[in-house]
Amino acid sequence: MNLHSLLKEKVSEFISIEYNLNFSDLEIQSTKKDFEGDITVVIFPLIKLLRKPPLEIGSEVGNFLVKESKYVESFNLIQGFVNLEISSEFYLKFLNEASEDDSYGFIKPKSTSPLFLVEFASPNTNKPLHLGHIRNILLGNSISKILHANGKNVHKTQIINDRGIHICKSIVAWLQYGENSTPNDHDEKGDFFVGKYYILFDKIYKKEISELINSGKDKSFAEKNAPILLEAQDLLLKWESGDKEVIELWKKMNSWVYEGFEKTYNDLGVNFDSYYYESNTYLLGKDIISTGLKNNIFFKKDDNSVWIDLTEEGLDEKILLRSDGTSVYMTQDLGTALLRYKNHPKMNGMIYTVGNEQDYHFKVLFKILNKLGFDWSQHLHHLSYGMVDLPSGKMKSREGTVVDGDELISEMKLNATELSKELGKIEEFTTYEKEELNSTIGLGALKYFILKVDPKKRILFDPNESIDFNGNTGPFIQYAYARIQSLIIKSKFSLTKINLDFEITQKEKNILKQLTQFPVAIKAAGDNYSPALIANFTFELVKLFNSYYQSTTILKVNDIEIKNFRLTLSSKVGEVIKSSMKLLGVSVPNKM
RNA sequence: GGUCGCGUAGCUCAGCUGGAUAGAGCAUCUGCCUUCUAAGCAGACGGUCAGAGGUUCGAAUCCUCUCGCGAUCACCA
Repeated sequence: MNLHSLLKEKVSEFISIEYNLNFSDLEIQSTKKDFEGDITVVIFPLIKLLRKPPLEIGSEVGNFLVKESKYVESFNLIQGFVNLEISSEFYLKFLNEASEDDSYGFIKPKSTSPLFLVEFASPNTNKPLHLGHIRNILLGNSISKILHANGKNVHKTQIINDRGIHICKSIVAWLQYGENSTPNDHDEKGDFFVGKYYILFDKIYKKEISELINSGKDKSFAEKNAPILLEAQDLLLKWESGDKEVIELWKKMNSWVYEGFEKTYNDLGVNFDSYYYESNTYLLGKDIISTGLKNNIFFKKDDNSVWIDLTEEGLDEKILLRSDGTSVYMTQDLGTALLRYKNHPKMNGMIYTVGNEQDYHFKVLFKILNKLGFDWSQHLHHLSYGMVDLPSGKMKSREGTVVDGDELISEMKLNATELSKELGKIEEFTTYEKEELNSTIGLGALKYFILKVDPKKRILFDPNESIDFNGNTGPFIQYAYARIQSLIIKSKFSLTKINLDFEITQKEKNILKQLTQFPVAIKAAGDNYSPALIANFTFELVKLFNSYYQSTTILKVNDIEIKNFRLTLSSKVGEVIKSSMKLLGVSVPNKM
């Protein structure tokens, strides 16, 4: 039951009855704090239509609503704003109904509901995941959950860049300096192990360049002819020609990396339904090119390279096939998209979670798929997000100026551990419980920190300043949830329906008002692909609740009816907090 | 240079398709632990919404220009 749309209907009903006119573009909003009332109808847009002064229309609308809607008790009129007082009965009825609804706000997908593929993470296999990947993963994961909550079937997938010169670099360095060791020998995560050799490669490469330069060669010659680079290139050629030994080696090193990645995904509470590998897909897409050529969507230049002309769409010409007939990035992505469609014929659309540096690429990709006539191309979306920068500038893995994902995760857990020790509230917890809680809180802080900001905006992350646990943070919300849980445990009270004539306070009304907006928030988050909306919604709710909680005795009241109401309200707040944290992939503790 | 994005309090960010006196958190300062968990609550301080025009009853929000920051414009991925 959404009061806003209900009132909207009523007002347009009023206009059509009284003036015989159609008007749907009405503005309904929550009443600002400083004014009396709960919900406000803005009537400025009506002035022109009805040709009457605002005050006159306002009182007509107000009177009509009071008479016709049983939930509108009274109204006051300030300028062009009709502030409506909504009856307690409405909110109590809402609370009664919502308490019985375990999945309040969530729309359960059916097998016939639309299917969306969400692509995220999509790492390279030559180095560990860094903070940028973490943002990607958390965003993709959260938006998957949000789409699911909006009643869509969701399939989580990746495209893994597992081939190319960068992988060969790690392999060469390992062959030369790895002494046949494995991650297990060093008790290291596989992705770290391999990443180490990638960095080592770069070191040696630079050394060899300067040696060549010192022996009298010029710089560009040196850069192209350093022995270790030549070896990597040689390895790539062997890989492409299917050399058995090289392929085995490549498989072995990649498998180490995947093991490492899985561990990180696991730590983050993320999993995938399928994995696509570039080594399987990079040759795809050529068929599409020939179909497109036939249909004159693409054209061929004199040197045999294939292009698409998007100048009419305000974009450039874009190459799709090199003059030697090999495919480029775009060709692969076309191929992958089609492969996914083949694997999921019921697919209605795809969400690509990829950084904003590829905005242009995806614009072109979608345009091409559209021109090729796939109906699902209407529902392709590039979930573009800003980079995570450091105060020193961009993160660069080769230069070692990255915030490592795993390190950050364990650091967050450590900070949580120290803080909870300081607070001394969990001394009676078992070791296992302590670990569990510190991990929940540390990760909660990290996830919330990243998801609460608009995906479009870039994040400045200062490694020297640890992520906060106070204020608008994950732990703040987790804490509110934990308090509510202990409240419920202590009450030992079975909840019954609340009488509709029960008197509620303004604070209680405000909390209930916020609760009614939960489904709206989920929908908006899905439409905007922005988990930040959920985060901010929840923060508002918790603030309202904390203020109430602090000023109200919930357990120690004699009147059963009051106690019953307060507990019902609290537990519903708890449920909604839990639900919205679930949408962000943040878990909530029962006590902390 | 072309295209796209961003610019709101000292810092980090909200502000929905234009609506009332611009909102939080952090930091700083003041109160509140004998009272269901103080990872909390109540309050103070803090703003020329980058700048200039325009559209209108009304602009942080829409349009144009300028400035600043970033991304992108490869037969790289």
